Amino acid sequence: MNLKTLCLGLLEMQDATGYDIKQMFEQSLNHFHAASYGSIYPALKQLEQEGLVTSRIESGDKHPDKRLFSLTGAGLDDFTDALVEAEPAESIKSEFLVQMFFAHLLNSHELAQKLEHMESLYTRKLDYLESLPDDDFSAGVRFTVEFGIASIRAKRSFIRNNRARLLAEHREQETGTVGE
Amino acid sequence: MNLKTLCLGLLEMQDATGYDIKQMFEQSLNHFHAASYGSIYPALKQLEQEGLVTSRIESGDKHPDKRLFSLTGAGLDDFTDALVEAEPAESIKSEFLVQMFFAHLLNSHELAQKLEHMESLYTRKLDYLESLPDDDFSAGVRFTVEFGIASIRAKRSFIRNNRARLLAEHREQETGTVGE
DNA sequence: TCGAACATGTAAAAGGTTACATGATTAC
DNA sequence: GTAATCATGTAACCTTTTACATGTTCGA
Repeated sequence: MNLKTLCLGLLEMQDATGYDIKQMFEQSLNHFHAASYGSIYPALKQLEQEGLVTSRIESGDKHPDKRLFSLTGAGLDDFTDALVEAEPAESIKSEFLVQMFFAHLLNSHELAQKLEHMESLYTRKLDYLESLPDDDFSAGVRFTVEFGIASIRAKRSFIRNNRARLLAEHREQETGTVGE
Repeated sequence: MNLKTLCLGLLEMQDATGYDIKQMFEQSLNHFHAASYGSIYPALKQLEQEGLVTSRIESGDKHPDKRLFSLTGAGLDDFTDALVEAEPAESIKSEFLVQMFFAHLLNSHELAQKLEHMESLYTRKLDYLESLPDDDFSAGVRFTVEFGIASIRAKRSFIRNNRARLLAEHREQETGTVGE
């Protein structure tokens, strides 16, 4: 599912600006999808040309003008189709696991650092997800938040429980041919 | 980290053809990175032009000719640098969680189907990871395999433990405005 | 006064997927 | 005989990122 389609979905929840949509990607969607301004604004523009969304300018007194987008009926149909049609999947790109996979090319210090970095990254994400209020959300959104919490917790726990062992095994395998 | 860089790493482990590299992506790397032939072959070609890998043709009696790639010294340096320099991160694109996020646009049957589909997808991935032998791997590779097992198990458990609740809440919120 | 937040957008480049094209061998 | 596996590659397209460009307001 591409960004254009995703934008339709977000606009089904409420009218929004490109900026708002970026916020949503950094907040509730953060643990399972990303998007940058450079893709969001062009996406909205195209969607409007296709008649799947409409926009109007809203002038705040103090703030810059906003272009507020709304979903059209055709847009909702399009999104619903895409949602039903897509087969559930998940793709992961993990720089962290690449680094672990090739741990033998890192020295002990670097390896320890990567592990710590990732643990604290997970902690930050968890803190955010756990701070979200349970109430204002639909059942589906709550599911995604709790799914995120469960999966990130599991990953952080794995790091905590296996770091010492990995580091010990790594030191054993350090032959002096690599690193300092 | 892009595909070209990743190929260098895989060639550090052993000489390989484009086909072999594709296999690795479908096997041990499957749970944290993907790549298609259409990106692998051009990547290897470019790496050879840059002097980071070399290749030789190997003629099997029965099988088609293979182009076996080897890592050069410069290639190893390049990869090691990239590995150390990159900051550990992880990005996820989950069609499944998008579907859950917008569960209110699905009917109960579709929702149940998506959940079941994802559960069985996780089961397949787990079966594969759990079938891998523990021994032949370096500490780092073992870490990534076990990390994958732990995180997929957590996600599958979450689905199993929360499916009934989600479905119940979903039925309650079904107002008749959407779906059948 | 200085940085963060609000707000929109473009252009070039990077990176990758999909589909196509080809063909032998092996296992069922 | 037919599907799967082995094996390599190209071309067109799609999508997204990065970097740039601009300007206001608010809080510390």
